Amino acid sequence: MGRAPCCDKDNVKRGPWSSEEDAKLKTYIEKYGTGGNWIALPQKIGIYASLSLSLSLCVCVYITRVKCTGLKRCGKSCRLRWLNYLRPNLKHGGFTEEEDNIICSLYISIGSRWSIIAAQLPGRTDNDIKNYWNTRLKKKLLGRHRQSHRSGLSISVRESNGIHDTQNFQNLSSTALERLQLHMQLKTLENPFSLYNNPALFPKLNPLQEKMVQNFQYLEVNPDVLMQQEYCNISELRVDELGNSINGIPSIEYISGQSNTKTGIQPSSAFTQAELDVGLMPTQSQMVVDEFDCFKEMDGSRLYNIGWWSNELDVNSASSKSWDSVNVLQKSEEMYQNYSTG
DNA sequence: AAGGTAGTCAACCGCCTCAGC
DNA sequence: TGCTGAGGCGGTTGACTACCT
Repeated sequence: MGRAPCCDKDNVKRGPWSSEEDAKLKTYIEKYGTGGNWIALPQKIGIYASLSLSLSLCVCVYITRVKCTGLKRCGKSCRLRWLNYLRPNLKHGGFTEEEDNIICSLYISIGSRWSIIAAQLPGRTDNDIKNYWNTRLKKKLLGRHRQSHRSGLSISVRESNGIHDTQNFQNLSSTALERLQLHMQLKTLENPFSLYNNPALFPKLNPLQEKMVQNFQYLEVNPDVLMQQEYCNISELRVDELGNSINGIPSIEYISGQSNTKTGIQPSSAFTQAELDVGLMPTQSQMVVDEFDCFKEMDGSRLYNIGWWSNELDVNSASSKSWDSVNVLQKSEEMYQNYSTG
């Protein structure tokens, strides 16, 4: 015994809405509102139609024709049509970069809570966002990476996230896997060498590049070495053709080509063509970013808010009720802080 | 030109939550 | 406290279109 249907399915029309039906529903709701009862709405529209007929015998034929036939639609269908299509101030298509970022960020944070995500995007419906994600945004973000790592990613994700239990992994929903993949990509972008020990995810390097990455990892483990380095003239640091530091300290600038966020050391732009020809061009981080060039497509300015993107939340805490009354993005930030500090 | 395939999106389905009784 | 029904939600479907072979 299942639940009784909300309406008599044999006597309701299904499928695409006609412009007449749209007009009936829109006219009624704009005049009387929903009355707090969607299920009864089609009947109410029928009554309204009868009244309209008697009152408007001498009124325009079009209006009479539109109103006198009632609305043979399920209440749920009316609700959906109003919310997703007829409601004023709705936007259709043409998602902006900012909206893309918000959707991606929230999807990574809270998963497929489309109504919550839609609440952060005025004029957008959950259905619209869901369709946009499933048909475009997901492919934009995951498609290229899936192609390039189709064989090894699932294992890599498992290992990198400490998910060793096969059964548990298989039980992960597809959305959870997608979020894991996105999170992995973001981790890589924040620290390009974080996946170095994972051969399936890290690009193949030549011996020189291998050496440089190892140097970089050495610095990660021994930041005190880097602190001493701050008193050196960074522009004089160089590695030899095998990637060894000439003056005994690995050349961070040569490896990363970027400002080091811990020390504030700025990269030197004094590389010669010969140096670049030796092996590391473009820089490692650049290589990784280029591999995920979907991000370039997304924001044009590349990685401008990756930190904001990578909020990782406890999904269970994101019940629809708790998210409704607060600014979700702000909450994401707070929870990310908690997450970071353990 | 015709058939096949992929992409898009409106609409439906079924489950869950919650308020009212 | 349990039942009922409406609202709400996410997943899925199917019609339509565009593109490819």
